[in-house]
Amino acid sequence: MTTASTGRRRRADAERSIARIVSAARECLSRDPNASIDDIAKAAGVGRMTLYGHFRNRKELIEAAMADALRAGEEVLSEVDLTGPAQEVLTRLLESSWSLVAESTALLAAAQGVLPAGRIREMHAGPAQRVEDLVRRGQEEGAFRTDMPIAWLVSVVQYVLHGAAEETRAGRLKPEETGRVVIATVQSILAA
Amino acid sequence: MTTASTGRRRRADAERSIARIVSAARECLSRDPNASIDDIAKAAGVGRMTLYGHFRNRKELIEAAMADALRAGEEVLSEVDLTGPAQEVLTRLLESSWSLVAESTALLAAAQGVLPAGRIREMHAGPAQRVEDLVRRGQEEGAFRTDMPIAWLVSVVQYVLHGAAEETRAGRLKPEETGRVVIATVQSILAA
DNA sequence: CTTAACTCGTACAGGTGCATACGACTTATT
DNA sequence: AATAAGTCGTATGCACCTGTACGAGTTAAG
Repeated sequence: MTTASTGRRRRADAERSIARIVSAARECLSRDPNASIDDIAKAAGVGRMTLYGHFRNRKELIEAAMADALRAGEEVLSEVDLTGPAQEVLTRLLESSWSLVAESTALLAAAQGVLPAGRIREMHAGPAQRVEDLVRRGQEEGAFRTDMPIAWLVSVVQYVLHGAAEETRAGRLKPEETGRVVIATVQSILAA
Repeated sequence: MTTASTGRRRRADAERSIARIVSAARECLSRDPNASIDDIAKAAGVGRMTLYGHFRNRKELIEAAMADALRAGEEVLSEVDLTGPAQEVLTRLLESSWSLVAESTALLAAAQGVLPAGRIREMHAGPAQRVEDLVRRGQEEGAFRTDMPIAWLVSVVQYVLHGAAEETRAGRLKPEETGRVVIATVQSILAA
């Protein structure tokens, strides 16, 4: 993103490096929010100096990784069929996005240590709005409960996903049953 | 714990220091899992060298803080009335322990970075067993669901508590409604 | 082919945190 | 009052991570 505003050209080669770095950042930070710049560069198969050539500091790198994860999320969400009862839409939505959200929790933790809270909320605005809209619609249909704050209903889904990812990683939940368990749990929480 | 096996006496003065250090460790690490030894010593109103006189290294200190938190947990749990339907027992149990568990999540995160996973599980064996027993009893009574692994049902409660603590700390959940929200959420998850 | 962009190693400076060593002062305990 | 235990400052060594500087080699793009 260094030579973005100059109007100058950017070599294809650099483009590839940036992509590999961002990808490696997402992977490393998802495993360990305290992963060092050096770890990430190594994982990207790139020298640390090359990384600094594209990202001035750790903060910029994490922001880019975050933005990339959110972009991937938006992409997945936009392909979900939103027609029909809220219950079913929710199931479809979870089926296609639970693993992505789950894997990004550690990345989010890394971001929280570096970026201001406002910036993070701002980046999440899109996806959060989508989920909130769905919950509200479910409430109006009488399918979802109304005895708790909407903000809580939205966040608790996040925490359940986080937990499922953690349990799966630790081997206490079989990968093939994680999806089913997540969906059943979330439905129980939201159901009226 | 340095002069534990020597059979020698320990001064009352040192006993007080140790208590203050462990208490400060719980408090600091609960706010920031990466709090430094120096931070903890300052919070305890004690020199860093005094701290090292009682705990050889960071790992030993964290283990002591963890043990203290769990001891407090055991104490609270042992006072809960276990008679009656599992539903009601669960409510009583959450009412008296949710805040404690919630506050200890960051401390747990600190421990996970230093202690082997096996040691942590071992320390949690007592409380975990208690909750698991209750869940199993609820299942036998027909009050709790049986379509998910018990281990998941037990852990998801933890994650909900963690989430509630986080949301409350961030000001997105009013402190006076946190208890109610937690209990309602957990009951929805466990109910058959 | 020429040039500018890119890669990447080495080196350095600044900061932080952990852990140990030494020594002097203070306080509980008998 | 005497002694051992405890407190605590200063200094030191080590390891790690961040970010910058310089410079030489490599490669894409015109």
